[in-house]
Amino acid sequence: MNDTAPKEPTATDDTLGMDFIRTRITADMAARGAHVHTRFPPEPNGYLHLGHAKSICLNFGLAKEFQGQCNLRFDDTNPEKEDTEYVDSIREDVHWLGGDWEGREFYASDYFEKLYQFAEQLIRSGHAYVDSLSADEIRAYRGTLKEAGRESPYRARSVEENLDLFRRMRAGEFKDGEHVLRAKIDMSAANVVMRDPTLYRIRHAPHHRTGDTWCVYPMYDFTHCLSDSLEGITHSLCTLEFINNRELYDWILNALDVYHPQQIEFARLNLTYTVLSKRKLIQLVEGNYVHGWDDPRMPTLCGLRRRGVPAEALRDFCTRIGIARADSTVDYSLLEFCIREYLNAHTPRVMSVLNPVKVVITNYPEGQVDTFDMPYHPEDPAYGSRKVPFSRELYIEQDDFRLEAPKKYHRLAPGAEVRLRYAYYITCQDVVKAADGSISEIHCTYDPETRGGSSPDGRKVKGTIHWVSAAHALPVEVRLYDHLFAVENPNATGAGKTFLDYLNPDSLRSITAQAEPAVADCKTGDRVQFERVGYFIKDADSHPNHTVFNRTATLKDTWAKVEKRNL
RNA sequence: UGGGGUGUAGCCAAGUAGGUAAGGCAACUGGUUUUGGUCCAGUCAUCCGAGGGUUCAAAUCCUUCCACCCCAGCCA
Repeated sequence: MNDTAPKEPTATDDTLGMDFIRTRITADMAARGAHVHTRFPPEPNGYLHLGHAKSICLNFGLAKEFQGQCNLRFDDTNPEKEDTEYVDSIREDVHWLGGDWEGREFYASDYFEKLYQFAEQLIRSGHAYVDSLSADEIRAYRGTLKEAGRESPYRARSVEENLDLFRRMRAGEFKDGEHVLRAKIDMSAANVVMRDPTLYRIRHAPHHRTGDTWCVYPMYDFTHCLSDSLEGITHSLCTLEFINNRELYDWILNALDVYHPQQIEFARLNLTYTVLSKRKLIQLVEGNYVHGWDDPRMPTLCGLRRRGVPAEALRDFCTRIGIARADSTVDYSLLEFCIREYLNAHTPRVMSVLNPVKVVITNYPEGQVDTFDMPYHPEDPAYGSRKVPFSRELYIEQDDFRLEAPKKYHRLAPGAEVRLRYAYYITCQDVVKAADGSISEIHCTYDPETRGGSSPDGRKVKGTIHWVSAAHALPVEVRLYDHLFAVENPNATGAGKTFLDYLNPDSLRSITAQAEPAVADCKTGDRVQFERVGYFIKDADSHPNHTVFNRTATLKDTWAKVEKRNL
């Protein structure tokens, strides 16, 4: 069995454009016809986030592409941090993202007895010993990065004594920390991981699955390679920080002479304007900087789901970011692109005015109501249409009117004509101001000849704006989300600051919008595009008489960019 | 000289048995358009962290140097 990963295989015509992992798997399959069996191995001590999405898409994606399998395995070897609450959420999130483990749901804790037997085997072959140094002493004996460590005085214990001690550890004869089981490797190894790593520790704590059956628990390094081996994993993919652990992964499997999977490391995901570390996400939740793990601003899968991000968009994102070994920070704009790309093709359009200002059509009869049939999707007739009422008083977006139009502005302004989407051309004749100087009403006339939004004389209007009939409008709460952090890299802390100092104070703004009546038909979880505004999803906070929408993403706004540039 | 990993455009990322820099996002130009959305066409690295060398030819080979990341949990 190979101890270390083979040299990167050279690319062939078959592997052109593939990432290094797919290239390697392709080579492995050509060489030994091996099937592919991967696993996604989260520790159930927190909620899954975008970083996990990368791993899920990689592991399950590989299995699908190479006609193999991917297991879901909970790495639950630390009873004090883990809980079933997390396994439930992880199961849900993986499934939502499209990962199908086909019933192969495993737990490291299922292997506790086997792992224990492997540990005894290691003791018998002289590869492991019980150490009775304290944690502090062990640390001191380990040496430093530049200086070799020293051997523990207990390192030379006989096999019999080690076996006896280890069995008594299991039997509960000792308190936490009294002894540990260590691999007997090399205290002067340059790779610190190899300086007699701890394999088992005593922990008198109930485990969320095994209860109080055990009081000794195996460490990650001992558990992971053997779990992979027991499950017949072919390619064990993990993030780069585990690369130093690979030597130990290989050492244990060799020492036990069991089936030997290959560990392959890739760079973890970083995204601008957010944080992707479990530790920081916990702080955000526990410090009440957000409203829980599924706050739509969180980069957690449940947060993104509630935000309205489709699983398809996330999968697309994961394939677009690629897999490599270089540290990288992906632009948030790529995620937004993936979201818009999917939503543009899959979301019905509807009109809603976020910041309303009243328009009165002075030449439109009072009390009259006209009804327009509008397509739900301009490019896809399959979405059908809905009826939209039109009347004398409307709401339009404050942004769509200027007393003084800047150049290139082709929306409503005194004397200007615009098209009300799918309805009529209107021309602004007058503006009524309130006592404080703000605009209270815009008076317009409409051209009856332009019903439907085009004129028989063929004259063109540059602007088309959305609108809602005031009398028929449905008030809805709209939650506008923005980046959680105000800076691209909140992790780059300096001068006594923490990432919390970079929180964006405007990451959530709640407003009341006026929506067209058809919006009342939306059910929780339904996605819509508010035309010219963005994509939204109806939130679970909605009640029968109170509708809440979360903004998933804005539409691209070229005009805003142009106007900003001209300032 | 602890060990390991990585450096290709603003951000990702192919290309590495040497043959003259894919693709995507962003940005920018123009066209279409009853969403300033979408869509379409186009522009965007004389250069691959830096220097030196080998060669007819180097991002790819050799060499020196620089920068960044990871490792001293009885966490994973």
